[in-house]
Amino acid sequence: MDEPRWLDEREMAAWRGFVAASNLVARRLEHQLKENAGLSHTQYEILVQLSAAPDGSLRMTDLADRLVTSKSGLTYQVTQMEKAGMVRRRSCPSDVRGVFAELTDEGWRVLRAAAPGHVATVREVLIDLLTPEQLTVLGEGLGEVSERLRAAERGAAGR
Amino acid sequence: MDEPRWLDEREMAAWRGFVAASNLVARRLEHQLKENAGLSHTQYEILVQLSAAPDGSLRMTDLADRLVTSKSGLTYQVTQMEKAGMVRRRSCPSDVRGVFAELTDEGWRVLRAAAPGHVATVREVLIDLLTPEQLTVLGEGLGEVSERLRAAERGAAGR
DNA sequence: ACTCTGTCGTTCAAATTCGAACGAAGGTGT
DNA sequence: ACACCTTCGTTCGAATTTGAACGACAGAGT
Repeated sequence: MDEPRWLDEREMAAWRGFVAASNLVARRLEHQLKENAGLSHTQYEILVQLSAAPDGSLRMTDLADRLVTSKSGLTYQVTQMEKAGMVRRRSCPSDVRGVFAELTDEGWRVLRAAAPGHVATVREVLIDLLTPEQLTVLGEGLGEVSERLRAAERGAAGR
Repeated sequence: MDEPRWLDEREMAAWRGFVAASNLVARRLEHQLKENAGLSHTQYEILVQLSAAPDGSLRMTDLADRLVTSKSGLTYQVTQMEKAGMVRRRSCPSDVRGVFAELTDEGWRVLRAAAPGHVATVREVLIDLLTPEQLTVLGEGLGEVSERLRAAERGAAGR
C-alpha cells in the first residue's frame, strides 16, 4: 500500500467538525422530535418526503432512496407508522410487486403539528449559528458531496 | 405558538445538504471500515481517542463525552473490543467507581492497520470533493456548531 | 460522624438498524 | 412460449443503540 496522504490541519478541522456536528445535531433532533411529537427523525423524514410527493404517496424503493436507509429498515418504519395511522399501504396497479406508502389525514395532521418545533430546533442547532455566507458555502459544498455519493451508490448498485 | 420562521431557499439547501451528506458519509465510512478492518466507526473512533490520550487510556465517562454516544453504548462497545483484545479495562486508583479504558498493543496494531484506508475514504467521500476555501468554512462553521452543542449539553446536564 | 446530593459504570428490556435470503413478478432476448 | 436475469418488498436473525433503573461510591455541608 502506498504512503497515505494524511490530512493537514485544515482538512482535519473540517473532518472533525463535520463528524462531531453530524452526531450532535442528529442527537438533538432525535430528542426534540420524540419529546414534542412522538416521532423519530426517520419517521419525520418519511412524512416530509411523502408530503412533498405529487399525491402524497411514493413507492417503497423510491422512498428508501430519498431517505438514506435500507429497504428493510423502511419496511419496519412504515409498518410502525401504519399502526399509528399516519401512513397507509396501497398496492401499485401497474406492478403487482409494487407498494405505495401514502400519507393519511392523520399523517398530514401530525406533520403540521411537528413542523414548527422541528424548524425551530434546526435553526437553534445549526442554521442560526452560521452566517449567510457560511450557509451558502455549506449548501453548495455538501450538496455536491451528496450528489456524488448518491451517484456512486447508483453506479455500484445498478450494474 | 408563534409563527415559525420557516427556512428560506438558502437555509433549506444548507440543511438538506448537511443531513444528506451526514447520512451518506456515515454509511460509506461504516462499510469501508467493516470491510477492510472489521471495525465499526464507533470502534474506530474509540481507538483514535484512546491513541490521542496521553497514556493511551481514558475514563469511561470522558471517552463517552468525546465520542457522541451514551454511557451504556460505550460499555457495550468496550466490552466487545475487550473480547477482541484491542482494549483493556483498568480500575482507577483515586476513585473506586472509575474505570479506565486502555489501548493494548493489539489495539495499536489494529489502528495502524486501519488508518490508511480510513483516511483514503475520508478523502474520497468528503475532503477531496471540496475546495480549500470550502474546507476552511466547513471547519470554522461546524467547529463552532459542535462547541456550542457540547456546551449546551454540559449546561443542561451539569445543573 | 452523617446525611444529602451527584457521579460512576453497568445491567436490563425495548426499539431500531442492517444485510442476506426469500418468493413473487417484471422484462428481455431467443 | 421459454429461460434468464433483475427488481420489488418482506422476513429473519444478529448486532447495536438508547434511556431508565440500579448499587456503589465521592464530595460538600452541617
